[in-house]
Order: sequence, then structure tokens, then C-alpha cells
Amino acid sequence: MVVNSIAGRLSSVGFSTYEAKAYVALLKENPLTAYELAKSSGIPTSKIYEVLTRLTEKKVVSSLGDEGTPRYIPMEADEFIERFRNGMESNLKALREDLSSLPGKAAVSYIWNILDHGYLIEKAHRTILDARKTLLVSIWKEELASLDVFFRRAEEKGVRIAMVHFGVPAVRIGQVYPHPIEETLYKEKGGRGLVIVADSETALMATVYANQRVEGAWSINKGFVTLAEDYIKHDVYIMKVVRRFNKELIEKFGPRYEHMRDVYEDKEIA
Amino acid sequence: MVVNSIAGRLSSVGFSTYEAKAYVALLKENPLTAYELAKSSGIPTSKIYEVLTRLTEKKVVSSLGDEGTPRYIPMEADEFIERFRNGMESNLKALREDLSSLPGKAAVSYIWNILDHGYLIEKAHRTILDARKTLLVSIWKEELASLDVFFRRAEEKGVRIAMVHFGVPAVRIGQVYPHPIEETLYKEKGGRGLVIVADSETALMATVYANQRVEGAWSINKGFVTLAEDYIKHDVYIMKVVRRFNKELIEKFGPRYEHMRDVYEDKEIA
DNA sequence: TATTATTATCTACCATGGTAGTGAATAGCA
DNA sequence: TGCTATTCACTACCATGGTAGATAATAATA
Repeated sequence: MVVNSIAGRLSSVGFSTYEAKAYVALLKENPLTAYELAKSSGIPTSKIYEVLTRLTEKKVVSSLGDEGTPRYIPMEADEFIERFRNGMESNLKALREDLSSLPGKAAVSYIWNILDHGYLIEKAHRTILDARKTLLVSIWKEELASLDVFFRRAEEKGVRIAMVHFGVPAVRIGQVYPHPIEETLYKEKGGRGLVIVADSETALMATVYANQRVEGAWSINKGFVTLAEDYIKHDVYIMKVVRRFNKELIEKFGPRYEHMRDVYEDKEIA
Repeated sequence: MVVNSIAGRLSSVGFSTYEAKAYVALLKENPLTAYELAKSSGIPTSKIYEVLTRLTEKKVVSSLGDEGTPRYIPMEADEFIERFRNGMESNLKALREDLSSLPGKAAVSYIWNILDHGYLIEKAHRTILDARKTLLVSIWKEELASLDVFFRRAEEKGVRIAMVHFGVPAVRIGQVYPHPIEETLYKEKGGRGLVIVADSETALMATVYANQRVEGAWSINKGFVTLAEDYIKHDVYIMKVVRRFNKELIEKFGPRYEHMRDVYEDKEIA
């Protein structure tokens, strides 16, 4: 669904390849007769007429000239785009109402699998922006690079953020707890982890492997969320302890979850 | 391109009819196995699997359950719509850049034909909102009903509006010059006229016939614009003269265009 | 002037890919 | 045996792309 060529983009607004070619060629030079357009666009002259009728019906080109052979002009690109957007916008609005008015029986409280990187980032992005109060994050710099804007925005909204960051943190968002053992971990798991918990309600967790392959899940399932939350809190706890005591002492500590209540209150950057 | 059914709306976001049925059915009740979904949606069981694969690829449904027969859940409608909108938005943005960066040779300064009512209103709407300084309008109540919001918005932006209105004006926008001879004119021309001139730069003129049939044109062609402008100014002039003098006197007046300079400055509502 | 090219418009036909629609084969399982 | 579950095979349709002509009207030229 994501396209990059100009033709691809036009096709996603309902143009066939010929229609796209014709429109683009017309924008480059106009007015043109059908025949001229066929030549300059590379569309077979035999096809140009039906293509032009289609485009005319879509009101993307218009013909001028009553006498003799008609010449064609394109609608200005901006205007066309605006028009399409308006149509789409109202369509989506109606669709939203339609779909939300369905007598849905079940709340979607299941676990949602995430298997590709683009989608992972998108889902993460949405999770971050949906957070109202708190965000617990465990992240590597690669993913943070794609997500820091959203974290900033959340922060501005007053969302409290605690972040375990693997490797040297390039940015400073909320409470950051740098996690030192980057390479070891990567080798061990074969990939980078990403965990985000928003408002203790929704959780996203995933592992990103070398070739951008992703295995992850998103859920509002209570058990899942708690698991993810504890996972991060545990790391935060460890980081704090490491800060304050030497290694010998750490060994005497078990993970004591009572100490984690104040994750958000901790003013020190570890 | 304008659709109203829920299926039609979904199809305009890239769903086939089966995909639409499946998604809607899944929203109503989930999770469901493929087989159950086939039953509740009316899709042939033989087709349900490929449909589900397609939907899964689109990330609109997700399967859960590793052991046994998988169950399917839909993405929440809002999320799906948001996602689609984002994609489309960025697509349109890119498209706008692509298209505007084309080495366009000619300014679109031609006359654009308008043959249907919906498009007429849309074009009028855009013309009104694009106006920066002045709007000269000749309009009947039917069209004004569809357009008054836009006139108000233009007025708020500080656009000066002078309007010849056929029949008793229901709303008051800018300078309104009511035109009395409604029925006579309608019979004579067989339809209602609509003329809009924005900033002396763009003009829209059209006649709307009984069955919503429309014949009209839009242009930035200088001659066309001047014509439309004078047409309205002429009417305004007549209206003013009629106001001030009795009929005998009017006959001695020819249309004197010098008097029209102050159309916008005239503070009286005729 | 006759004839040959070129331009211009339009119809017809075919191949393809995608989807809808139908039927049926297979298999597990209660 | 009947229900669930899954896959195959095949037909039909439609929009699109692609290729060939059928006509005319001009323009070029012998």
C-alpha cells in the first residue's frame, strides 16, 4: 500500500497507469489535442480517447474548444488533490461512524501480533501518543531514533516517562536509565528489544532482528501488560541498585518490587 | 466516486466486497475461526481463507492461537481508519510535491466547463474560499443555501462581498442587492443563474436548469472574468438606480459604469 | 491532378490479472 | 454420519493494457 513512484501514488488515488501518464503529461504541457497527448505521454493513440473520457468523467481534465478538434487541459494538481482529500476525508468520517455503530460484541482485548518493522514503529508511535499519564520504555537507539519525536510530544502533554536505554543515550527524554551491556545482550538474544507500556493499560513488546525482521506483540491483556511493566521496572530497579552499590552488594539484593513504586519520582538521571 | 453504503465506503479504502463483509462481520463478533466467519459473513467457506490472508497482509485482522484452529480478530475500526488516513495523507503530500515539481509549461488559464450541479457547488465553494479581497456574486436562494457557510467564512477573513440576490434574501452577507423579478427571469432563461467573481481574477458562471442540469464555466481568462464582473456590476448599478429614482428617471439613465467604482463602499443595503 | 504520406479519430479484439461465485475433495472429530 | 476445517479446481466477469485495423482529413510530392 505504500508506494513511492509518482505513478504509484496516482494509482492509489484511483488512476490507472494510462490515466496517470496522461494526467502527468497534460500537466507538463497544455492544452493538447488527444493525438498530441498520446504522443507526448506514450499512450497508444488508440487508447487516448477512452483514457480522456475517463479522466473527463473524473473531472480531472477538461476539454475546450467547440469548433474543430478539442484541446484538453488538466485540473490544477493542488485543486485535484484537495478535492480528493475532501472526498476521502468525509468518506472516512462516515466510515468511522458506520463501523463504530456496529453492534460489536467483544472488546478487542487480545494479543496482536506484530511481524514487520514498519508496523512495529507505527504501533509504537500510536501507543506513545495514546498514553495519558505514564510511559515505561525499554528501547535501543535505533528504535528511539524513529520514535523520539513522539516521546517528546508525549512529554509535552505531561506524560511521565521512564526509559531504560540500551547503549549511550543520544537524547534525554523523561527519566533515562542507560543500560550498559549492549553488545552482550544483542549477541545473546540476536536482536534488539523494544518494550513500551502506556498507563499500565497497553503494552507493546518486540524483538528486532538483524534483517529488520520483527517478532512482537501488542495487547491490552492485563497479564501481558503487567508482565511487560514488571520487566521494565525490574531493569530500572537493577540500574538504580547498580548506581548506588557495588557489585558485591548487588548480589545480596533480590529484585524487591517494593522499591519500584517511585520509578517516576526519581529525580536523578542514573 | 461518492458512495454511501458501508461496503462502498470500504471499497474506496481498498477493500473488495468479500474483504468488506469479512471485516464488518468480524467487528460485530470476534474472535472467530475462519469457518465461523464464513458462516456469519455469508462468504463462501471456500473463499474465506484467501480473504483472511489478504486482510492479514493488510494488517486489518490478526490471528491468535498457535495451537489448533486459529481465531481471528479485527483491528479496531478507529485505528484502522487513522492508519489509512495517515498513509493517504502522506501520499497526497508527496503527490502534491511531485506534481507541482513537474516542469509545467503553461498556466492553466483556460475556460473550464462545468456540467453537473455537485461539481458546480464544489467549484463555487473553492472559488469563494480562495478569494482574498473581494467577491462579486449573483445568486439565487437555492445555491446560496449550499454556499452561505463559505460566504460567511470569507466574510470573517475580511473579504468584501457584494451580492445580487434573486428573490427575498434569507441571509445577509456583505452588501446584498435583492433582485425582484425572480419568476420572470426564471421563465425567460429557463433556469437560475449563478455568477461569482473573486478578486477580479477568477470567475464562475453557470445556469442551473430545472432537473439540476447545469451549464457553466470557470476561468481565470481575463476577458471571461471581466465579462462576468461587468455583468454583476451592471446589475448592482441597476438595483441602485431603481432604489433612488423612479422608473421614469431610470429610462433616462444608461448603464454608466463610472458609477460602479464604489460597489464595495456602499454602506446601504438596497 | 493524381498519388502517396502523415495526422487524426475511433472501433474492435485479445490477453491478463483480480475477484466473485460454485462445486467438490479431503480430513479430523464428535 | 454429520459437522468443522481446509484446500483445489474451475467458471465467469470486468477493467485494463496492448495490438490491429477502419476511416477520413490534410499535407506532401511526383
